[in-house]
Amino acid sequence: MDKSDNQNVEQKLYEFWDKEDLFAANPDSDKKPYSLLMPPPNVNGELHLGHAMEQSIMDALARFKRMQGFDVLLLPGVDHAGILFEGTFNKILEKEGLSKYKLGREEWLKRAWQYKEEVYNSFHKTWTVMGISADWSREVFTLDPKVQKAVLAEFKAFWDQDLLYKGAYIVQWCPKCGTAIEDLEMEYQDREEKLYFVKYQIEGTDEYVTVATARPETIYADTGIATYPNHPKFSKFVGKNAVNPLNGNKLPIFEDERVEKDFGTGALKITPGHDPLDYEIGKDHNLSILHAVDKAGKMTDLTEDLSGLKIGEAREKAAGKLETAEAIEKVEDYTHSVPVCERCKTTVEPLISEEWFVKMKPLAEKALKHIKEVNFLPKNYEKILSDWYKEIHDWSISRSLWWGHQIPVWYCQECNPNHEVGKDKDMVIFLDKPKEPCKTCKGSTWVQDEQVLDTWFSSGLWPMATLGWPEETSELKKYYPWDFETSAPEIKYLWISRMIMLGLWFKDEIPFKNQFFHGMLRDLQGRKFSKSLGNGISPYDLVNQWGVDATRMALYTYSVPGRDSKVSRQIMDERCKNFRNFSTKLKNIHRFIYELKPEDAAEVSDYSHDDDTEIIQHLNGLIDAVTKNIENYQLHLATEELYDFIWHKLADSYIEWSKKRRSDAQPCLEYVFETCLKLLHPFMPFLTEELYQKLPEHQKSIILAPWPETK
RNA sequence: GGAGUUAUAGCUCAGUUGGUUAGAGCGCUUCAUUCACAUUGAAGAGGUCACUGGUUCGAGUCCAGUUAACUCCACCA
Repeated sequence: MDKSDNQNVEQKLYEFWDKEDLFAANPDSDKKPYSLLMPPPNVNGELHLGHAMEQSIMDALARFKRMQGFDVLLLPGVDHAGILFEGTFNKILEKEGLSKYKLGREEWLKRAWQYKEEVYNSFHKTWTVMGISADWSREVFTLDPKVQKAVLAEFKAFWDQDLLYKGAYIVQWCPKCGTAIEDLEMEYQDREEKLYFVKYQIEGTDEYVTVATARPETIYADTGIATYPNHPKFSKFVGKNAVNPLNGNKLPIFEDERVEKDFGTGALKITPGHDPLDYEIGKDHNLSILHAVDKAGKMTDLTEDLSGLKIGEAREKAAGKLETAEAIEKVEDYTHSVPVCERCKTTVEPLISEEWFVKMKPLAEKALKHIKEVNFLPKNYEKILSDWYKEIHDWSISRSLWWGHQIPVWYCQECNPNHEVGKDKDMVIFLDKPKEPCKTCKGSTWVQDEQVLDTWFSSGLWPMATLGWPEETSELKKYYPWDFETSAPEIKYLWISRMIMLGLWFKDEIPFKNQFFHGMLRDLQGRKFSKSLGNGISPYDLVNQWGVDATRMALYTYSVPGRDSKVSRQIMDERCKNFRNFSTKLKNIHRFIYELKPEDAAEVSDYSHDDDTEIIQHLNGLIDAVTKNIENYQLHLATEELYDFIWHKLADSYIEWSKKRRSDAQPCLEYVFETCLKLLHPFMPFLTEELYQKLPEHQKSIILAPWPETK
């Protein structure tokens, strides 16, 4: 049989399972529920090896629990991945000479949904190929009306509970993506830059205060100078004004303990419009806010002849001007890390922008109280998340994007043209455009808030929204909280922590009982797989070359909770090849037992021969070990036990012994083999089903076979 | 700056609550070959379990420290 035949067989088996509805959960059944929530992959690019591992883990558990007689719900879905999708999609448009602004919101969204369908189809292909036994009738996309309803309920509840506010704050702004991003969406790059020591003359004197800055172009937006308390050189200037060397503005000099004594000169120029710390200090000292850089990353009119320049250029020119004005004391080489946008690697600009926020403290406190109810694997994530909850800060939830849940707030354009927000202001939280006129001015021009919600604002509801919350559905009653959830550790704060907080807040119950953090697959240098590095390994290639079952088995060897693994294509090939050989071994065992069955084979046996006793004793040990290891989510141990037993104990030893008493051993051979197929099914679904259906007596599908018990 | 993880055979990794000669796969060496299976079988070489100290009758496993690598968080005037 060549590869394509194999794939044919697998495809047919999958279609058979699907047609027979063997993956469907049934809320009305009397069986005990076991629910697994698939982490929705981002609708962006293709599924990689990490996804394949993650989904193989969930699928093994689902298949295991089904055979144990549970009503299993393995619920699949896809995340719209706001900023990530929009970035990717805009890049595609760029190649066609288009842009979101050329297309306009409506047309852009139309095309975005088309592209989403393409990605969606490729996801489905991968899931089918991998044999994922999810209940497809319940699949959810995070922009579905179902989720939209949940998001609306969430937003409205936060508003009613006074946890939501909107205002101008300093945010981390990505000029390329054109949106505010969260701290969690930034990363840092080391850059070699210059540190300029700039002299600010004290008004009416020849004296000056020196300040170190890496961003001289923002000097235009300075509105004060702060020194640390009791500065030996500068404290005598406190209360006086310094003169801005670039535009002559008067800058009050004051003390603030947030200025560090040993950094720079001990004095800090305060630029509230372009630095988070300065913003805080400025606010406390009532400084005004000026803008030298706009949201496109260009210099504003405030910077006079630098206006319109990009930041890099402006920096050099500003430095030149300072030089000319003899305001530079010295320049040092300076290596520091610069925040960049995680998605597009553009330098992030702290800017003032109008954004929505959620007050997180009460949610975090509740999460902290109940986090012990979640069983984390590995255990120490309970502490890691607890520490994060203890230092929670407000959640900036608005994004200036088009791809996402548009903020469900409507403003009366006539009496509230600036879209102000407050209990007294006219705004409406409704999914649809309000039909009735504005209460205040009777106007009827309603405008919806232009921004969309942070992706995690909807993903955080995933455990509930997928089951129909805020409706009290029978699904929600039966399957919440989820028995099992898994994810990569890198989204523990972005996603896992939010699901816990939101689940507790809205449902008063933790969202999942077991949270499994699988390790990250990395390249041999320990780097993450990424498109830009081009070091990814396609699960497709492995499946094509070695078969699904072999690829899945290889992945289980890396499914140790919390352990990262270094792999290369070569290493994966070796591993897969090994399990491909194992598949062949299994087929040959089947051939030996059934196709070459002697005509005088015994029908029954009392298993009293020493060889039989021994193999059955080992088999009992295997059943216990595999069951226990799956129940403890130690899939790497379960598969290792199976491999060792089948290859070495069954094939190399027992079958060899049995040749001396072939006919007599037949019943025992059959019993042991059939048991192995069942034990192996969660991991190698296709081959086990194929061989199972060739057994003389069998159920419609191995999926319906009961999980083996010891004899 | 804070936190976490890792260090075991040439390579990639296991090693459950501390308990006899430390395991797997690949790779390597030698041998077998009309045997269900060469996508095979048998035998073998290869490790002072990073280092130092401690607890213990007993430590790869627990504790402290050192070194190295990685990850996350915070910050960087």
